[in-house]
Amino acid sequence: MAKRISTKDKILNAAELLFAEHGYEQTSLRQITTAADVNLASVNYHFGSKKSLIQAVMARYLEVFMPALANQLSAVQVRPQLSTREVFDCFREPLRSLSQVRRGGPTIFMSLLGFAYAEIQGHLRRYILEHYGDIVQLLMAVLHQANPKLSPVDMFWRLHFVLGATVFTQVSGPALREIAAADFGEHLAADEVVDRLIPFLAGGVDAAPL
Amino acid sequence: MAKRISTKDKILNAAELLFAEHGYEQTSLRQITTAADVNLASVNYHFGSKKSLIQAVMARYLEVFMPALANQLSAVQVRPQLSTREVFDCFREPLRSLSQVRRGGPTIFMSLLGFAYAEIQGHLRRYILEHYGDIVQLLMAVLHQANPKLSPVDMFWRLHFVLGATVFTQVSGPALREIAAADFGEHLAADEVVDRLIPFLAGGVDAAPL
DNA sequence: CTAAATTTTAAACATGCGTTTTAATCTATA
DNA sequence: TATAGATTAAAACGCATGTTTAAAATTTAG
Repeated sequence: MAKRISTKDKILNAAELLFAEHGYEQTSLRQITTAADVNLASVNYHFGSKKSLIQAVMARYLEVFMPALANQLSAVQVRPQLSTREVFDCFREPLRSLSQVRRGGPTIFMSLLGFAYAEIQGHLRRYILEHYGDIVQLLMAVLHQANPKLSPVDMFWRLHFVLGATVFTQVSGPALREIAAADFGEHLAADEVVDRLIPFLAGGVDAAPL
Repeated sequence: MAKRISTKDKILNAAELLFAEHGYEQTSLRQITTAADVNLASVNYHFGSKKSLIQAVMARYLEVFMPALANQLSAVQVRPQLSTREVFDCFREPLRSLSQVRRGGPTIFMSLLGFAYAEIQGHLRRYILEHYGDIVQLLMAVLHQANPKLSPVDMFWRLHFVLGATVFTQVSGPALREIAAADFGEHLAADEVVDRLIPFLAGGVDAAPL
């Protein structure tokens, strides 16, 4: 009774797992099509190129994540007093909602985001600004509202420091969790790393500039 | 009167520039040997493999940076009251001292470090721990001294958040500086980005854990 | 049911990579 | 200067990649 999965979706499902684990450049079309149990040429037939496949993989998550984030930010925007911490907490629910896309979706998305920023720097930023520019601006506005003393330039840089710490944590996450488990006996799930990350980020953004 | 530059050094000089700009995987031996005006086979003759070349490039900087950092940390260690900020400031002079290695050395080193961590995660960490493990431990000790309330696990994670923000900033640095210049009219040098980064990092490390 | 369109398949293509080989050339020493 | 050793040079090797081709199979429509 299970509905037949289209070749296109089989490719997307296999690709996002491999991309999230090994990155984009390190994942070959042959790995993907083998894992998807699909012919090699079908990637180019359905998506045109590897680059387009990468975009399609990211798009499937951004379509869910971005509107959910916009909702959270809008809801929080009306609050009279707003802390940086509260703004970052806006990311939690949209991230969790990615479980709808697939089991383990939140972790997969974070890894994809990390690799996307690390490997294809310009492209993703351009894509996000093009498709979700208004949401990015909303985020900037809310962050400024929470931290009015910070100049726009300072906020710009700190937002990217935040992104850097987040992205790096995700990309190096598995290795670091392993080390932490070995050295401190505490084995953390990916979500718990985020729990430790958010106070750090909020503290950084709230720091006095200079 | 200029002393003849050895093939080995010509390769190192060309390689570190290309690595710093495009990363390791994205830089081919042919690009390097062409830029160095040297035969393709000479890389394998002098270094054995591309991986060994990468290591040699990093080693040349670490040999200068790490002892200088150790000096700074030792000097600061004796202070009765020590702030996180002061610990991070320990990185400034060793970083600047890399100008000795070559003009623009500080920026090159930071980029190399960024790509090294982003692309060959495990290897660099292993190399540093193996060759400079004592200095890493000194850093941990001094950081703990500055922030005794933080548990070792928390410190471990925050140190890697710091690394992430730093590394990412360096890898994406050129693109971000360009955007900042276009959007805010402020063109920052790479060093000035570090000036903005350090307060952020200190604020993050000093944040109350939850 | 048949014809047209879509999709799948296997094979080859073109390219770029790190590395190896083998011979030529340079360099230092006796 | 003659010779042994170190270095450079050109070419090719073996392999993996993304992509294209052209025929076969399947699905869709009339």
